[in-house]
Parts: sequence; C-alpha cells; structure tokens
Amino acid sequence: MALSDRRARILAFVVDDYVDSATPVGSASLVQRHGLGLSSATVRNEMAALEGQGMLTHPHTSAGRIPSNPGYRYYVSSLMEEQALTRDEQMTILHQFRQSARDLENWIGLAASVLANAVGNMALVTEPRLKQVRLKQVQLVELAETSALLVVVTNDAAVHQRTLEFPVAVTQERLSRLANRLNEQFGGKLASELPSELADDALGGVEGLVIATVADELLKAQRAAVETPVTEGVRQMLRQPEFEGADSMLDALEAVEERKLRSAIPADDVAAGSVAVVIGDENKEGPYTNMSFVLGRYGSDVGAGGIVGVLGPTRMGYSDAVSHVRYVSDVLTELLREFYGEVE
Amino acid sequence: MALSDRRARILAFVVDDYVDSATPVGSASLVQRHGLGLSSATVRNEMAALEGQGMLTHPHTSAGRIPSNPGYRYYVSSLMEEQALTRDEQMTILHQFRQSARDLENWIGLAASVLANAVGNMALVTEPRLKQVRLKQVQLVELAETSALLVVVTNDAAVHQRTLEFPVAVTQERLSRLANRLNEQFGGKLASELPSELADDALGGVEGLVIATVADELLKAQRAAVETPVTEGVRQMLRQPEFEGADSMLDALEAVEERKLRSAIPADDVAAGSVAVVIGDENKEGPYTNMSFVLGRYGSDVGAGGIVGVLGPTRMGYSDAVSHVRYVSDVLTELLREFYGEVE
DNA sequence: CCTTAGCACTCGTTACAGCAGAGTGCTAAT
DNA sequence: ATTAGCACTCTGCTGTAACGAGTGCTAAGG
Repeated sequence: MALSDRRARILAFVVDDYVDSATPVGSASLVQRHGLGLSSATVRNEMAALEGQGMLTHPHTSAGRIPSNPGYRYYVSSLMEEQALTRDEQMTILHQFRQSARDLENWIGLAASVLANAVGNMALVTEPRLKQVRLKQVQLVELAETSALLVVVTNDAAVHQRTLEFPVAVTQERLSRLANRLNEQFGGKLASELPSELADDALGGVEGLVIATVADELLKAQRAAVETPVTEGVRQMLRQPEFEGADSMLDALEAVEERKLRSAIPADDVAAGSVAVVIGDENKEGPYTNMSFVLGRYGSDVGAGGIVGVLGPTRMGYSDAVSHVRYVSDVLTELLREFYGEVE
Repeated sequence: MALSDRRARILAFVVDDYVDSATPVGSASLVQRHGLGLSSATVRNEMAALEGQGMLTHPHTSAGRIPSNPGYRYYVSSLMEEQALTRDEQMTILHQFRQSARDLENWIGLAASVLANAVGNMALVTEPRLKQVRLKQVQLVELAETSALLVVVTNDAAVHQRTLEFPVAVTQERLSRLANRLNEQFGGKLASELPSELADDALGGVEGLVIATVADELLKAQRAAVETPVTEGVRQMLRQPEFEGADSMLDALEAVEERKLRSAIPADDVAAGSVAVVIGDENKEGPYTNMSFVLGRYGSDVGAGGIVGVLGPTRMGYSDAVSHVRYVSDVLTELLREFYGEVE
C-alpha cells in the first residue's frame, strides 16, 4: 500500500511520538511538536484516513492514535532510516570487547549485555553454530565400573557431554584406547559419515554404543540451528509500561523463557549480514503477539554463526534497535573470524 | 522466649490462616475456623499479648494480625510439625525420576521442577560438588595455530572448558602427547598438588600455561562451594499476592537472578540431611528481606553433594516446603550414591 | 477542492464524599 | 480469667461530578 508523502510523514511522527511517550498521540500535540505547517484539523483528517488504511488505531473514541501492527511494519519497511552508530557509540561498545578475555562464551554474554543496555530492552545472543558440524575430538572418562562420561568436542569449539551406561565393565585404559582410535578414524567427519552398524565390536557393544552416541550428539548439535540463546536485560524490558500489570508481566516472562524463545526465533528467515524485524502478530506463538524481535545473524555464510537480537514490546525504537543489532553483529562476526581463523 | 500453651496454639493458627488466605486474620474468624472454646475477646487479648512479644503485627489499627518474622521463626522452630509425605506423594515424585534418563543434569532439572510444582513456589537445585575436587582427565583440542580448547574433567563428573592462547604455534599431535602426559602425571591430584613452577618447559611456555590453567579450573570448581543453581517455577512464585505490584515483582525478579541467588544461599549453614529455614530479614542481602529460603543438602558428607531448596515469600507453607525439600533431597542423595558408586 | 475554525460529544481520569464491613481496644460484668 | 458490649478506626467500594484530551463533523474561506 502506498501512502502520500504527507500521510507517510504523519505516520512516522505518530510512531516516533508514541514510541517515546507510550501514550496515544493526538492531532494537536503532533502539530505542536513537529511544527508541521498544518492545522490539527487537517492532521485529524489524515489520521482518520490512515486509520482507514489500517495503519493506526484508536483505543477508544476520544483518545489519540497509536500505530497498528501494519503501521509499524510500514514504518520499518519504508519510512525509518537506519543510521549507523556514531563513532563514540561504536567505540564504547568496541572498548568493552577489547577489554574482555578472548573467550567465546564471554563474548556472547558481553554482546547480550551491551546490546540490552544500548536499547533498553532484552537482548539475546545464541552461541555460534556451524552449518556442518564435524567431530573434532572425543574423550571417554570412566565414572563407575560400567559407566563413563563421553565428551565430544566439535569443530565449532563447542563441548558436549553425555553419560553412558555400558552393558559390561570397562577400564579407563580401554576407554582411552577406544577414544584414541575413534579420534584417528573419525576426526573431522560428519555425523552422516559415521558407521551406523559395526562389523565386529570387540568390546561387547561398548564401541557401538559410543559411536552411536557420538553421532547422536553431532546430529543434535547440527539440528539445533539455533542454540537456546543467552539473554540479558529482561528486567529492563519489563519496566516498559506495556508490561505493567501483573498478568502482562507474567505473560512476558513466559515469553522470555529460554526454551520458548528458542522455538520462537525464526532463525531461517534471518540472512547473514541483514537485520530482520518481526512485529507483533507476525510471530506465530502466543505470548509474542504484542512484542517484536529485531534479529541479525552474525558470522560467516559458510562457517560458524548465530543470532543476535533484541526483544521488546511492539512499541520499540526500531531504528535504534536495528542499528545496534547490526553493529554488535558485525563486531561478533569480526571476533569470530579472528577466533576460528579465516573460514574453515 | 517461651509461650504459654494456649498462646502458642493461637500463634500457630494465625500463621496457618495467614499462609493460606494472605489477608490479616482477625480474632472472630480465628475462633470460628478452629472451634477454639474461647470467645473472640479472649483471643483478642492473647493476640495483643503476642504482639507485645513481637510475634505478630498489625498493618493498621482496625485490621487483623499477621505474623512478624520472629513469629514465623517461632512457628518454624517450635510449633510446626513436619510430617513426612504420604506414600502417594512419594510415589508420584519417585515415578518421575524413574522415568527419566539416567543423567545427572537431567536429575537436577527434574528435582527442581518437581519441587517447584509441589510447593507452588520457586525451587532451586545446585549441581553436585565434591569437597575435594580432583583432576580426572584433561583434553587439549587445537582450535587455531596458536590457540586450543582445554577441557578438564573433574572427579565429580563435571566438565570445564577454557580457551588457551599460546605464545607459539602448537600442533594437535603435540597437544595430545602433552595431555596424555598430564593425565598420567596428575590424574587424581588436587589443585594444590600441581606444580606451580616448572623446572624446564620444553614447549616454550605451553606446558606451564596448561598446568596453571588446569590448576585454576580445579580451584574454581572447588571454591564454588555452591554452583549457580538451576531454578524452576519462578512464575509460580511471582503469582503470589506479595509480588503483585510491578515494583515488587521486579524486585523479586532481581532476587531470582542466578548470580545473586548463588551468593545469597548460606550454603555453609546447611548440614547434610537437615533442612534449614532462612526467614525474611535473616537474609543479609537486600532483595531477599521479604522472602524465605527452605534449604536442604543432598549427597553424602564426604562425597559429592549440593543444595536443594525452595524460595518464596515469607508467607509460605513452611511445613510443606520442609517435608518436600527433605524428600527430594533424600531421593537425590540416593540417586547420587548409585551414580558415583559408594562414597569415593 | 483542500484547509481550517468551531463546536458538540465521548471517554478516561481524578477527586471526593458517603457508606459498609471487618476488626480492635477498652470497660464493666460474670 | 473470661466475655459481652460498644465506641472507634481504617480500608475498600460506590456513585457523582468536574476536567481534560481528543475526536468527528459541519460550514466557511482560500
């Protein structure tokens, strides 16, 4: 739907004002705050038209207008100009990364906290995942006579662990030998390249079990396109007036649970280098229908990458959020490149 | 402070009623609900006396009484009788553990969720820690030319990881040899038994760095007498009327953050097999002054163990919480014994 | 034909008074 | 020591009125 120039400007002003006042904006205050060369009555007409087009709504007759979801959508897609962070803002953020330990988990947490603070809403960052998860090394540690801990390191430097129960007693020595053999034989392989059936299993089923579990862990790592994200700044977000009532706060809290969050993030729709905005009921799942995501993908196309984003009420400073998400995601991409070396 | 028999009974009734109504309890309703052979006037006198002794308070003149913190304390210490769970309740809980995978992390989460559901408040469970953390196995995985992932498995079956930066380039082969040597040399040792200075470090500082980092990880694992706990049921707790207002809910939410929680749990005061109750302002830290912990320690005295507990408003069903904490902690102790084998 | 002044009307918000209900504390009688 | 009785206090609710922000419509003006 195309909007006349003037109408579009009015819509933009309504969104801007509503975002920072959180109260419905009326025609008079609009005119006053933005020095439009128009009377409130004219603006009123335009607003009525915008409402007719579905861009604005009315909480009740005698209240000002607030943007509807399509209104936000139009604003984000056509009206808002994304401006890069100022040099200062960039430096403040960069500085925090420079000061922190050169450690992946650290960076993830830091990114989340930096982002949350910058936008005043909740931030989420997933750990990097590879498109192709390969086995790097396995380790087997005896726990009791017939049980062991399996540690699987994948080529994205992630460590996975699992407890195994064997049908027979096994010594640490045998476990170590087995681990060595597996490393030589299967290091660098994909889950699909591991044998599913074993010709002969000298160790009474132990080897088969281990291999199957390793394959399963690799698959699990791969399948989880998005790890459950690290979140930061939940309380900040909940301070927004839309979550004031006990009920809405509890609903929001539900939305923020990491398990739920993971399935709600449309990871596939977020291309590397771009920033996607999901507004209100564009979300499928219940508790998110009055919230918006601003999501970016960091990392390289072929190598490791993940999601970085912001969650907040639909009344959110989208422009600000988008530019911050973009910048933090760029920083992470750069750090990751250094960390893993060029591509893989 | 000793209370006359009758006065004590009245205190107990006030606590009971207040716990389940959440509104101040008046003399008349007390008499009516519990069929005391007394008139409301008498009860009124006794209540006034209890207030004089600091056991009860008054929100305002013409309201009923509510227990003060000392009142709760007296109730918990002298009045409340802890009754074991019924056979049915026990079975319901046990059943859930039987059905779940034989896996440590799983059990921890399950315990938290079972407990939270049973008491209608938040539950927390820490992963088991040993008094004496020993090195079980290390693993070194090359990441880039001069960096590697160090994986340390300790004798409590916990996996710790850390990224290392070397001053020189190192191959995976050398790393593996080094890891093997370290395992032979230091397997089963405590942090304090690792060498802090290295006579000669053939690998240009690599070996020294690795050993120091391993020692550091062991120390960290040991120092953290309490891991940051797994929590469950936060939303349930927040539904309690004391957290109704946006402010108090945000405060409670702050209290629930895992980092804060960890330092607020008086782990040293919780002996194995017993259940400790920390009421309101007995807590040192700010956000907990209107909440109570009910904490138990699971695991054996010498071997691995952790904390299992409930967090809720001071107005809490203490008796119920104590018996549930005790039972879940017993179940975990038993599971742990099976898992690690007898002691260690 | 677009713009605008004017005006009646609509609702939410706030303030306030009045009232009912729950409960206390005291006094005097048992 | 217990209890009936009663005055008193405080909260919470309800109804009313006034206010203010804002709309929608109409009619006049460029």
